[in-house]
Amino acid sequence: MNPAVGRPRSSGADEAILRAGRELMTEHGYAGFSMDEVARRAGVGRQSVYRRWPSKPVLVVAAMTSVGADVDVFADTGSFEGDLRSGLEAMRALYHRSSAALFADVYFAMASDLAARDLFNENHVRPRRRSLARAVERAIERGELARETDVSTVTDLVSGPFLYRRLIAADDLRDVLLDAIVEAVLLLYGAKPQQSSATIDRCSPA
Amino acid sequence: MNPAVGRPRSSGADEAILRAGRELMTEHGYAGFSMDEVARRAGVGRQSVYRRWPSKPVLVVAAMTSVGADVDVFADTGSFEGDLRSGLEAMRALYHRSSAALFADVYFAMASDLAARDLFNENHVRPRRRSLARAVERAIERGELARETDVSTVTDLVSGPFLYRRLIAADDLRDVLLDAIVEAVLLLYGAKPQQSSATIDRCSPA
DNA sequence: TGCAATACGCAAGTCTCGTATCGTTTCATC
DNA sequence: GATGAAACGATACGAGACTTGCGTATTGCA
Repeated sequence: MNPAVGRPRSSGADEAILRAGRELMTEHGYAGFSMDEVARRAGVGRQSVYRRWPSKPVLVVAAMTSVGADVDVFADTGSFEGDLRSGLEAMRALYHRSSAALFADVYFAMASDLAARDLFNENHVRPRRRSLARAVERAIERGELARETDVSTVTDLVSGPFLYRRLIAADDLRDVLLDAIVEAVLLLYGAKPQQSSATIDRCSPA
Repeated sequence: MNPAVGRPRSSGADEAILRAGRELMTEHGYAGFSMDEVARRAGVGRQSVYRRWPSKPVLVVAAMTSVGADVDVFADTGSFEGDLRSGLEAMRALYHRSSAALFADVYFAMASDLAARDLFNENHVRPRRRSLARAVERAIERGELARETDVSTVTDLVSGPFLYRRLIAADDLRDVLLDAIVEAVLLLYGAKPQQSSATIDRCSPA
């Protein structure tokens, strides 16, 4: 209960366990290692792992989301389309083919583990969602998007296809889909139906 | 090797096992039953289960996707928007709150099992994708969608947000998102936009 | 009628997850 | 110092997934 009472937790054990989890995930995938191996590699007892994280799914999510959680994915580039594109490119890089199986493992592991899902939301989804929300706010401020723009819907439209291609289609995100996402958001919520560069691009060569 | 050699597989055992799996899933959820129970309820030995399906995840996916795999989700309603809306409603109903935990379990079952993922794609994803592709073809035929409509992108835009809300947000599909999906697809690929400035309209005169 | 091949039920054995309990160690507080 | 609370490594445990091996049953073919 009282954190100031009793022996304090071994400093460094948290990070050692997370690192071991990350390494074993990249080396062997979710099913390819046991919690015992995590403990051994981290140099701690098995119980010290379970004292910190209640299950393998939660530990895996914690390990895979513990780095780079504070990045502003949809950073300010001057225009909403720029913010959106650079953010999507960053996500595309993160979900790149090399780590596809890895992220599939993480996503599916969350599905029925409520604690793992909450942690994933906290560490991964929320920062990105907030970053996108800020980009939308800036866009409304600039007059690029309508005031009624529904951030939640934009998030779903932007992130959903990503997830689908990575998990279900098990394929990279193609340029045509990335363009379609950007264009769809601009068409749905663009404040002024003026010619956005997204639509011009498709016509300009002609 | 040769299927005509040796004792043939017990006819009916396949279906009995799948039925038992389905029942136990709906009654107790993925973690709530053992393979032993599946075998007992189906009236077969445990090995007869593993002879047909290599793991519990694969069996569960097989059991949950073995019925209704041939439904034409995006059936012909007379218009593309109708097809799309009725299909989305059907998917929403399938993933509805009552069966949400069930499908979360199925996703979880796929977590560490590539074979289960492949089977899910084969039995669940592919038929829906094909159904949507047929609806798009009809729409192009009717002149509702542009000839260049990219079926793959439409699939991603339609199914992605669904998956995202189900897997990440663990929430129902809101009406506003469903409307946004329909509108986005129509804006992107609608062949004859009325007065709304759609992309195709600006490109087609060339 | 034999024989090879395969499926069958059954049971024993291995592996891993997650829990519980040991004696020990490290801290704050008395 | 002594004490109590909590973390530590180690280990035993129950449960369930999956494997392996046994003896038997059922088929096609020689």
